Amino acid sequence: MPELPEVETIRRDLDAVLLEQIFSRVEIIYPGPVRPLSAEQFAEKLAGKKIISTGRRGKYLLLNLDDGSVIAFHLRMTGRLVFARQECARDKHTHLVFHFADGSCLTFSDVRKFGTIWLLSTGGADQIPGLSALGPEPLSGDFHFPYLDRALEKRAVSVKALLLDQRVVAGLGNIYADEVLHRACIRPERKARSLGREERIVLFLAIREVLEEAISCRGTTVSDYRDASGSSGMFQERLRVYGRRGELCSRCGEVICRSCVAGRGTYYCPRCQK
DNA sequence: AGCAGGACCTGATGGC
DNA sequence: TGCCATCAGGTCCTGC
Repeated sequence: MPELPEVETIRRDLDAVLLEQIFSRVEIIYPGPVRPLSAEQFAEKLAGKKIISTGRRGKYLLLNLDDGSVIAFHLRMTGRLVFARQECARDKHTHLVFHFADGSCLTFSDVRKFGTIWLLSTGGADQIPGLSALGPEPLSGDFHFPYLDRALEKRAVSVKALLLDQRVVAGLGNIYADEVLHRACIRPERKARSLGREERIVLFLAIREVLEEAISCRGTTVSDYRDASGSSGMFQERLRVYGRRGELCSRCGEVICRSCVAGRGTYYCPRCQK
């Protein structure tokens, strides 16, 4: 599942190859992901436009174009963006192929067809409810301890549900929420408001540490995620709890459990996560 | 308002 | 072997 570290990895890869690229043609195999225009209009509008910079907000990947418009991608669970210098590999799940003037191309594929692509006019981020409502970037200065401290206050939801709420902090998904809570020694089902001050501080630090480490490992590949050149990430080797039911906790040796919190499969250590 | 749960989608997996 | 049910999860939507 592409979460913040995976999207950031793709963004960095694409930044190295897409700047100054000019769209020559957009090939539409399946128009479902395109919003708000029809896929045909989307393709027409892009022709001749140049990519001037890349960006990311939470799990949204952004390509900024020379006329001020922006292409926003959300890969959801199984979306992929893969760049190729010449002929792009494609399969039955390839929905769009962006062709550039120099002969290179970018394919968008998505097994589950949940991924979405928007073309936004200048200042059009508010056309996407989820994007305009995003909370602070966890690795930016906007995300600081007093902010998280306030966000946890009075909230009756589980701390895991709070971490998954993109309005609170942008970019955490199921895998990193579990990893953050393990690092912070906090049970996922604990109510957010029940955390003591020390726990809140540790949680704040854990969010940044886990995300930074995962970015440095180029993300986590559990099954579907690939970077912009089609390669797997490496952070799956460093996961402490996610997907490790029945294995032993690396910190205390207890058997890792799986339960359901916030409607999601949730992995935790029943001994050292309090 | 805040919160919980279902819908969306398809491939992998497991039971019989 | 084949068929069917279940599960995976990010976001949006509905309803309590």
